[in-house]
Amino acid sequence: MNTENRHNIPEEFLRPYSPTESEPLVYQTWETSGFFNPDICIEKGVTKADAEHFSIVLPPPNVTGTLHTGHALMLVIQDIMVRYQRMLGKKTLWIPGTDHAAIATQSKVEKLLEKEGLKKHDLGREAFLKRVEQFAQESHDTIVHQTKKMGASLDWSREAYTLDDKRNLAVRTAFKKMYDDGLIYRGHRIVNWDPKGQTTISDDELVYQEETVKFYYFKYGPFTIGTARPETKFGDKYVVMHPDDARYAQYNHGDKLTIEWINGPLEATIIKDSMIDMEFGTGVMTITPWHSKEDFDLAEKYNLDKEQIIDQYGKLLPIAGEFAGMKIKDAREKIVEKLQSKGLVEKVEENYKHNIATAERSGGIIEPQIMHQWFIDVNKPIAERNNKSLKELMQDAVNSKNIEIIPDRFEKIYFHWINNLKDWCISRQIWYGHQIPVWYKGEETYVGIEAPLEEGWVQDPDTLDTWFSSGLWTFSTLGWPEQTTDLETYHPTSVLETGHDILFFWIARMILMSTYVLGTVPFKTVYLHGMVRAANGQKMSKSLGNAAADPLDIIAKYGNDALRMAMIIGNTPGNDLKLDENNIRGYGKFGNKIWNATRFVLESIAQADFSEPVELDSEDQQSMDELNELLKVATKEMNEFKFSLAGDKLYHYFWHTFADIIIERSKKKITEGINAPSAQRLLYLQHLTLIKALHPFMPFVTEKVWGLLPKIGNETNDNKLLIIESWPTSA
RNA sequence: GGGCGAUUAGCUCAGUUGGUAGAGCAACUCAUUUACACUGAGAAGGUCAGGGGUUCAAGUCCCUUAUCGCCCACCA
Repeated sequence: MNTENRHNIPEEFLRPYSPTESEPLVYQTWETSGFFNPDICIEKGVTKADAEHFSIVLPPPNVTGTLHTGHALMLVIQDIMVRYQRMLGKKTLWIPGTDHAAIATQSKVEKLLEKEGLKKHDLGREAFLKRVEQFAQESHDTIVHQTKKMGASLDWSREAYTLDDKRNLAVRTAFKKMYDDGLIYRGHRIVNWDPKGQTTISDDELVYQEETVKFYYFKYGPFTIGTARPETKFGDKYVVMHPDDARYAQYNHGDKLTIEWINGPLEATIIKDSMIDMEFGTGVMTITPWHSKEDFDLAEKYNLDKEQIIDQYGKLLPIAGEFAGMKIKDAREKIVEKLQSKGLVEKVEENYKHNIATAERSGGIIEPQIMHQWFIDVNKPIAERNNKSLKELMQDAVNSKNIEIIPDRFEKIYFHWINNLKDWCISRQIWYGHQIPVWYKGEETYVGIEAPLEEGWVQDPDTLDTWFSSGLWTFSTLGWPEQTTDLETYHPTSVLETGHDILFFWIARMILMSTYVLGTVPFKTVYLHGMVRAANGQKMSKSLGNAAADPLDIIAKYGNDALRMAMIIGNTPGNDLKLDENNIRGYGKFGNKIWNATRFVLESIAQADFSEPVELDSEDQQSMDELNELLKVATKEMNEFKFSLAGDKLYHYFWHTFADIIIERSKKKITEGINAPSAQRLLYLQHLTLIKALHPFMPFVTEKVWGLLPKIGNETNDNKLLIIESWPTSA
């Protein structure tokens, strides 16, 4: 090319592509264009008002700090879906938001206070909540900043928070409806009590840890019982054995006998039940219904007495006699000593391994307790829903194929979880969250969306499990309980994309809430991604010193487009992704490749005259056909959520066919004047098409390049942004 | 105890309804004021964890074993 042509080429092409320079400016252009908002797309004639819709609600990150590479992966996959669908001309909505995360956020702030030597009770509920809100606000701002850096084309005008006023109204409305339908009840039931966090938690928030302890065999009357927890045994007055156990055939269900126990004689009652495993230990056990779920169930079955042994702080109650007031851990050995002195210890096994339940957030050791709490009944038939229970509604949604889970192996896991589902304890004794919309006055209870007007009512101090409000997310973000246009237009949402680790916590609960409250599924497709790990397979974390823990560091180094490609190519749903910095660097080079190919195309066509139709010669036509064929396949793959395959194809075509073959061929044709107009037109067409098709994957560099392309004939839309161009199904 | 996933080139991973294996990075040879060295051309590298089966044909489907990882579960 001669120097005259160079004047037509923007000067910045003389330097390598700089993602760090371009990306913030490009994002700003998108944001000010308003095209993240489907209403504006319709207003400006980009999208047809009656177009099909495509909607995703962003899994709201917890306001507990900053985003990590796992969030980055989620943003990348969703942004690809959203950009693709927007280019298909659909009314495309992606709603951002953050999650107050109740326990997680509160315990984070409590830990910060601890460093200042303060406890939440020193501040009081109001001041403490202020503190949490301040922390949440700061986290929110960081998260939003990071999200924008990652190029997410979210409609920020619709941003929501799980604890803002609108979502609070949704929560109160849903609670009231469930209460009126008899699905929410308050009852004395066994719950997971966290003595450290001083709150109940759900089964899903338990983390089991293996512990090696001593296992004791005690003489209990004529029987020998085994236990790892002597400190719970004070009130054990039921002794259980299998009805078919020949060793104990002489005893009948209901027989009573007096036995000598820790603090003196006790009247024990024989219970025969097949829950007992005859093979385990001596085949006999005593039960502690107040502090064990299984024992509780048995006690319910036979209407047995239940006695509390341990209080909510983990201390022994007066029933323990001389041990009352002691902490469990301190009491254990002393109790064994006493039993020893009474000759009731038969043997002690060392190194007994068992799992203890701990609280996910506080780390406290869970002590099951019978408490007065609020529950959601998952088995009660619901008249409004054909007498199906919540459990059945959840099963039907997936069984009926109204919801498809990708990869489908998670469907099995989903059903297994539902089959084992028990009533959901939704009340939490923490301050940060949606306060339960129930008021008490003496013996009276009032449940309402608004507080009762009369004097003297006191609201329940407990708050709701954070997943209660998250469960409403697909429709609370669209304005429910108001019957908004958004709700009508965008619900059920198209896709729910998230990590497979919150299948139970969140996805199942959204299905529960939506099928119950609205009678529709919350989304049609669930796409589950895997966990992001460092190249060596370690979990990403700052404490482990993995270089790539902060996505913004990667972006600063290689650009967002490179990170996106590294996260998409070679990644498959449900499987873990080991993020390799070499990989990211490699795709960073691709950005520059696109940049330089653009420069070459611009230089090559600078003198071309496209005002008259140009016929492609047979060789060039064949190249065009090949590209069209590739696009056909890539489009199919995009529709099937196979982004890895589609992205890989486009990447390779651009580099190894367009750049290596077509560009090289065109050099010869143009300089030697062999069908030069055909070569120029092919360059132009292929480049244009590939830039469009690559846009969902590498939005920044493609948008940047698009802005520098000249307007030729009717091939480009005058200065329109690439983000709202049409996806090139065929060129 | 039950269930699931992984095992493919030195490393990290793809492989779309079965049709004699691919990418990135690394390593090798050559080219070099070229749109691009963030380059090009070429070569090399795999008995697809082991064993068995179905099939004209298996990385792909079935059975089984091993190793690693994950999830679920009340064994007192």
